[in-house]
Amino acid sequence: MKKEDTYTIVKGVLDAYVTANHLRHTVEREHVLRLCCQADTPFSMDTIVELAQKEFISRSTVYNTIQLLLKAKIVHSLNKQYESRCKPQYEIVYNHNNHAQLICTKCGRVSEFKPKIAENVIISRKYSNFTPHHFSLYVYGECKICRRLVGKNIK
Amino acid sequence: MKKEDTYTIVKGVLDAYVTANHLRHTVEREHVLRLCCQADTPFSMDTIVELAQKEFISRSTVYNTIQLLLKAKIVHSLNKQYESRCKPQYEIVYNHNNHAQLICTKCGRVSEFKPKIAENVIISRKYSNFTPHHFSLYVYGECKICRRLVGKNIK
DNA sequence: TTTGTTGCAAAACGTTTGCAGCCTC
DNA sequence: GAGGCTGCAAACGTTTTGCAACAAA
Repeated sequence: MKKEDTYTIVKGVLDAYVTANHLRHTVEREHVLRLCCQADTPFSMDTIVELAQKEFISRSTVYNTIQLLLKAKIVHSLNKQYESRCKPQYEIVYNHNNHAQLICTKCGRVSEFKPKIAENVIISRKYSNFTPHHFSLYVYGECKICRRLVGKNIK
Repeated sequence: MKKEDTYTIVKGVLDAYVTANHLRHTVEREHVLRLCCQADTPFSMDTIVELAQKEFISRSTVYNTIQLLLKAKIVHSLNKQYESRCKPQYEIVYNHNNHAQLICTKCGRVSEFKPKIAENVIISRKYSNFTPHHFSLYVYGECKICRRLVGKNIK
C-alpha cells in the first residue's frame, strides 16, 4: 500500500476517534500523523520530533499526539527483547493487521514476514475467556549472514 | 518447575556464558540471578534493585548484571504495545521456551497460554534465509470481563 | 599482577508536567 | 466564551558513565 493511501485511511480513523471522544481537530495532529506515515517504519520518537520541528511543531505536541495515536490504536510500539535500554519504536497499525518479524539474535537484523498459516491457527482457535483480535509474533533465530559467518569461524 | 530448579539451570547457563566469554565469576552476579529467579515474574528493575540492596549490592551492579543476563539470553524484556512510557519488565527465559500471552486491549490484563499448535506452524515452517529458534507471541483482544461490561453498557 | 568488576556520585537521556496564551468548537 | 491544545522550560525518573578501590584469574 502506498504511503499516501495509508495516510488517507488513518486520518479517517483519527478524525473518527477525535470526534467520538469529543476532542479537537488540530492541524498539528494531522501533521504529526502524516509524518508518522511518511517516516520509515518502524520509527522512533526522535525521528518524528526532528521532522516535526522543521514544521514548527513542538516536542510536547509530538508526545501528546503519539499518546493519542496509541490510545486510538493507530500506532503501536515494538520492542527489542534482548536490549536493556528501552527506546520504543512505533509503527502505524491502522487496521490492526497481524504483525510478524524475524529477529536475528546474533546481529539484531529484523525483517517482516506474512504469517499466513499462523494467522489461522492463532486467531481461529478458541481461548477460554478471551476473544482474539490480532497478534504480534516475534520469531527469534539466526539469519543467513550470521550462519555463514559461524561456518567460516569468523567472530 | 520449582524456582530452585530454575535457578540451578540458569546458574549453569550463566557460568557457561561467563567462562566462554572470559569474564569473571562474582558473588554479586549469582545473587542478582537468584533474586531474578525468586521474584514474581515478570519483574522490574526496581524490584531487583530493592531486593539487591538488602544484600548490599549496588544499583549499578544490578544494571550491569541484568545487561549481562540479557546478552546471555537468560532473561528477556517484555513491553506493552499500547503504552508510551516504557518501563521494561523482565522474565527468565533460561531455555528459550516459546512464550505466548493474551493481552486485553481494554483493561490491560495479561495471561500466559501454551501455544502448542502455533508452535509447530511457526517453528517448523521454512523461512528464506532464517533459522528459527523460538518465538514470542502476543495476542491482543478482549477478555471476558471487559466483554461482559460492554454487554451491560457499563463504561 | 593484570584487568574485569563493584559502588558511588554525577551526568545523560527520554518523557512528563505546569502554566500562560492560543485556537477549536 | 469555555475549555481543550500548544509550546516552552523546568522537573522527573530511569539508565549510563567516570573513576577509584577491590578482587578474580
